[in-house]
Parts: sequence; structure tokens; C-alpha cells
Amino acid sequence: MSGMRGTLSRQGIVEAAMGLLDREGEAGFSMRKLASELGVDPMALYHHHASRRALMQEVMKALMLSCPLPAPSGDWRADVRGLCQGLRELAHRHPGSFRAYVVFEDWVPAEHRLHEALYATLLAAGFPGRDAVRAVRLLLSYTESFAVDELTGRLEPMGPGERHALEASLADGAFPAIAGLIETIASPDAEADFTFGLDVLLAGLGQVPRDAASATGYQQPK
Amino acid sequence: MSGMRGTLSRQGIVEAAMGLLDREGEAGFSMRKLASELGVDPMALYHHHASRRALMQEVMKALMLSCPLPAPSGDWRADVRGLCQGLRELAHRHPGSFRAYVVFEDWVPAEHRLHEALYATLLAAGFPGRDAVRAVRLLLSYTESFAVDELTGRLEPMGPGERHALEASLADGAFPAIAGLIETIASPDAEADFTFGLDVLLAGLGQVPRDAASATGYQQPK
DNA sequence: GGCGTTTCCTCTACAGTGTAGAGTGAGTGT
DNA sequence: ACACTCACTCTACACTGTAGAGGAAACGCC
Repeated sequence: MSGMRGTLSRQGIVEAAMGLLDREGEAGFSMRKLASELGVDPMALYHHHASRRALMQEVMKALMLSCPLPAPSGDWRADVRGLCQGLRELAHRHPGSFRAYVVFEDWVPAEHRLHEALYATLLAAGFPGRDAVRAVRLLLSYTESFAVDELTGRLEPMGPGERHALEASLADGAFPAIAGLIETIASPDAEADFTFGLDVLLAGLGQVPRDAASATGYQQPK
Repeated sequence: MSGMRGTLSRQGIVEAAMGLLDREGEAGFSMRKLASELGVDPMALYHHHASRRALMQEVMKALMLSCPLPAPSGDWRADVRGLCQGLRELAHRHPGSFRAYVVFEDWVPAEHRLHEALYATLLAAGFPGRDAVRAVRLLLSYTESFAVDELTGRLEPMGPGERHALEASLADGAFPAIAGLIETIASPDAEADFTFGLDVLLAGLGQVPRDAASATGYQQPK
């Protein structure tokens, strides 16, 4: 019964790992669980991937390769919005893997696709290279943090228990500003909140000096 | 030899845990290591803290309680800058704990201090409550991500090996924008980069509509 | 003094983790 | 039919968090 040669493949393992990660989260993921889902001895996995870490690398790579990259429109603001929204959708589609990705220390070469698209957009818009690099950091850190907040439920309307706990922690009156905002804090609106952040970032970026040729945000007609 | 009653205390354990976390990182932290540093059986710790997770909560609390909060100056932009810089300094002072904090799922009530200061600043500057909440998310996600990038060395100038690996991954010409920026990417400047992000955020926030009374950014004289 | 209770700690044990190293058996090439 | 290789299994080790029982020191009280 054990034989079953050829049931395993590098890519198949990666896909199963991504599924398990998305369903159970990083804490619920283990090589042993993955192996048992694949109906195989844990050590069989190591024939195709050198270590859990290496396997994770592959999962991250697959994840980032499936990040949607909307086609450029010529309007750098719209394109930046689209790329950030694409990344956010990726997070929704692969919650566990995305969370793991954000925390992952190692360098994931497949990030290049998304980075290239963002750099190209910003450079075409006339941003100096140094500022383009900084802007990408800004945009990605916002989008990733926001998406993770969504995935961990921090942007769901608070349940009564949660809200009560928050109120209790404010009962001594030491935090009047928070107390005054409790209604707002307890009922976020993920869509509008995300857009607000992008608006602010784009408004801010719109004020950094750019090459005159593209300063309007439209590509020069050739 | 084993007796030594009273060598342990809730707070003492928390401080030792924070030290271990900062020195070894989250991966290098374990209840057993902590116990052995304290010269005590691992299970002794559970007499003072219910679980590793509960202990971590306490560490995060201690961490956030030691976050510096510069006194308000009356200039909301300067105050926001100061608070973000304070958080960044906290990250430098407690690299391991800070990394753990950023990833931590549970709610850490001690965050209230920093949040209160930010909310108060933004509300005084005339931001509507909803926008203040969103702005804080924006500011903190940027600052935390940036600090983590610093802690993981992603803002150190690249070593030759690292740089070579990056170049190799671009060799096929598929990422011209990245390739053109390689010099910039390889030699970041943490201080200037961080300031750029704050500048962009403040410029963007400066454009969201505020109450007229405070729209200049100065508190109304009373 | 002695005694009971509480407090703090230790010991042992269990289920789980990643993975090293050796063994096994089916498939293929000659 | 033989050797060989490849894909897999088995066993084992060091490590994790922590449940549950046991022990010894300290304290309150007579």
C-alpha cells in the first residue's frame, strides 16, 4: 500500500503546502500534517525540498507569481492604486500564505514582478530613482500592513465582547481621545479605510518634485 | 542547591524574557532557555505566568510602556514626527521584542499610551475622528514596517554577495526598472529614507479637510 | 516548641516539532 | 537475470510548550 511512487512532485507539494497554510495558518502548518494530507511519510517531502524553510520559499514564490498585475493605463495614480489593490486581493485569496510572506525574512525573488511594475510606473511618472524606491517601500508597507490587519480581523466591526474589553481598558479616563473615538474604532470600513490611505499616499507623493516631462502624471506622447 | 525560593518574580521574569528575546530573537527564545538563564526549572516560570503566550503579552506590555512619548509642541506635524521617531527608537533599543510585537496577534493594552498621544495630536490639529483613526493606522504601519526593515538589515548597504545575488536575478533583462535602480537599492540611507516617508505622509495628511479652527496646524489660543 | 497550610519550586512525562541517517522495494537499463 | 537508481519509509534525536504530581521551605497559629 505504501509504494505509490510518483504521487509526489515538487510543484504538487508546493500547492498542497499553500493550501494547508491558507486553511490552517502558519501556526497550524507542519511538515507532518502536510505529509499526512498527501498520504505520505513526512520524510518523503525532504526528497523534493531540502527543508521546511526551502519549501516555504517555494510557496512564497508561487504566491508572488500569482499576484495580479493590472495593465498600465498611462495614469500613474490609477496604476499605483491597481497594483496595491491587486496585492490586497492576493492577501484575501491566500490569507495564510500571505501572512507568512509578510513575516518571512528571506528574500523572495518573485517579488521582482510586483516591484518592477511599481518602479516602472513611478519612473514613468517622473519620480527620481531614489524617491521611487522610497515610495515603493511606503506603498507596500501600507498595503501589506493593511491586508494583514484585515486577515487578522482587526478591520471587522467589533463584537460586543471585544468592544466591552476595550471600554473596560479605558474606564480610568486616562485615554480621553481613544474613548471619544471608540465608536469609530469599533466600526471600521475596510474598503473606505484602505482607499483613504491610498489617497493620502498619492496626495503626498504628488508633492514630491518630479521631472517636468511627466509631472502632470501623463506619459509624454511619442 | 535547588531551593533558592523567592529568586523569581513576575516582573523579573518579564525583564529576563525581554532581554533574551532582544538578544536571540523570537526564534531563539524558549521557556527552557529563559528558565536556565534564571537558574530555575522551566516549570517554575508557569507559577508566575500562565503560558508562554501570556508571558509574551507581559513583555509586549513592558515594551510599549517604555515607548518614549515626546511632549506635545503645539505643531502637530512635529509631534507626529516625534512620536514616530520615538517608536522607531524603541525598535532599535529592543529589536527582538519589537519584532515579536509587530507580529503579535493579541491585543496589547499598553498600546493605548502611544495611540492616545497620536489621536490627541491629530484631533487637536482638526482631523475628523474617522480620519484620525485612519491616519494613525497609516503612520504606525509605516513606522513599524520601516523599523522592522531596519532590524532585519534590509536597510543596510548590501554586501558584495547579496548584491551579486540581486544582479544575477536580474540577468535575464526581465526587470529593467529594477536593474536601473540597483545602485540606489543597494545603498539605502535609513535616516533620509525614513524622513522621506514621514514627509510624504504629512504632506498627504495636510491635504485632508480639517476643522477650520485648527487647519493651520496650531492650537487655538484659549 | 509543634502543626497545618500555603507558596514556590522541581520532577517526570507527553504530544508535538523539524530532520538526520539508514533501510526497502519497485522500476528501469543492459 | 542482474545491478542500479530513485522515491519512499522507518527509526531515532534533540528540541518545543506544558499538564500533573510531589516535595520542601516559609508562615500563621496554638
